[in-house]
Amino acid sequence: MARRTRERILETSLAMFNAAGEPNVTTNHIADELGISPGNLYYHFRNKDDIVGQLFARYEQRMDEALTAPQQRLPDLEDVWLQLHLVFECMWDFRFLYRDLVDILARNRTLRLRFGRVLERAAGAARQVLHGLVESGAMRASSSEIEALVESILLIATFWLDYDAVRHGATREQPQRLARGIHQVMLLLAPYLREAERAHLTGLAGAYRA
Amino acid sequence: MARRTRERILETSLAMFNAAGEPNVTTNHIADELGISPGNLYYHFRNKDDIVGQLFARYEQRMDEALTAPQQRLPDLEDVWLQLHLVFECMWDFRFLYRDLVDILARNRTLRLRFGRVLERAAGAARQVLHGLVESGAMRASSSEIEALVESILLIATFWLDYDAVRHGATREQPQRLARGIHQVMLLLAPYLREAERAHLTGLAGAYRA
DNA sequence: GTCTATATAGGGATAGAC
DNA sequence: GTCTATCCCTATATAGAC
Repeated sequence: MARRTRERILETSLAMFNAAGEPNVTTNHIADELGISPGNLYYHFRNKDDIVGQLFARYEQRMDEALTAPQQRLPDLEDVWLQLHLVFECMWDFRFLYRDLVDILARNRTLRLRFGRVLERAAGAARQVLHGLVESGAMRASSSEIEALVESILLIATFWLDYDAVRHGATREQPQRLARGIHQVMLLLAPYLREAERAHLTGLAGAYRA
Repeated sequence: MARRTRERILETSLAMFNAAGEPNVTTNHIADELGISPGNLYYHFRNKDDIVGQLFARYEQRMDEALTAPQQRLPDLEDVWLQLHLVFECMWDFRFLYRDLVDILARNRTLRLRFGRVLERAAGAARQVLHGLVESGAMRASSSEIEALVESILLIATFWLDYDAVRHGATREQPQRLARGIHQVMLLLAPYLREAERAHLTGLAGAYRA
């Protein structure tokens, strides 16, 4: 039962962190929820940070996969949408990380560096896709415009869930929250798109009202 | 000395919250720093939330002033820059609020509502300014484009400090951090601007490199 | 592997003397 | 208004029995 318990602790921790925020979930809460003793939990993990660290490793791996551009060809808008979808679903599954991002990273130097690397990778992926869209003629933008876009995309993606929570509470359902975030990122590209793509994109706007 | 002590508690709390994050500063820390007893602190404030609430009231008032559009005429880009400057300086002075925004608002229903109203006001101000720019001919944008812009502006402004901290650490000096944030918001408008304004804006980009 | 029991520490908050 | 002393509670983490 060893691996199983360790695994259950990770799963339950993730669920509870996501639901209530990592700072508000104690090791005792987790043990209680699982019906095991706090001592048992500490048999499997050195401390709470260890649990967070293990979850972060999974997050990292998942995000790396989402950011790995498998395209052998130039990307189109559909590819962008798909990749954003993978990224946003990963962020959703590990949303506890984003909810208290500054605090969590401030308390853990290692996570700060690792998250910095994730952001770098994301910036690289975004840069590459945008240049691809320019190359294929789907969009027109200078290098400096692309750099500004990359920064805006990263920021909006990173904090979308927080923004949405603050602005609209927990009223919304998960699929719509993600869809709105993805749409919001896509809209950043709109003014740089060729007429056809632009019209198609703004046509979708109606589906994401308030 | 009554008013004076109360005032000093607020000032010191604000400084310590901003420096270390509100969740990491206890009432005992605050009392220690001031050289007063915890009991004294609790004579002046019901509890820690009370302190946060009082600080929030000041934040609210300051932000309200920054968002009040005093223009009797149509705004130009210079006006936008100035207003953003006022808003960002307010956010900086109360940055503890933004650092742990989700957590702070989750624990306090009243603050959640009040912050929601600040966001609404900000959205209204942004909307008004953007429509003004269109009206004066400085920019071309449809109503739905403006709505998307408003959302992006709010999100980027709200989380700029967090993003900057996560991405670049505390290495940067305050004026440059704010200037970069303001610039990042302005760049959202760039593709919608008339050539002259657009050139002027992108010309400034060099000043805000990395 | 798992439990019970407990050590240690710290935070929020109050009572009552001065 | 301010201090000292303290209560209560909760969190992290460990020791040692089973």
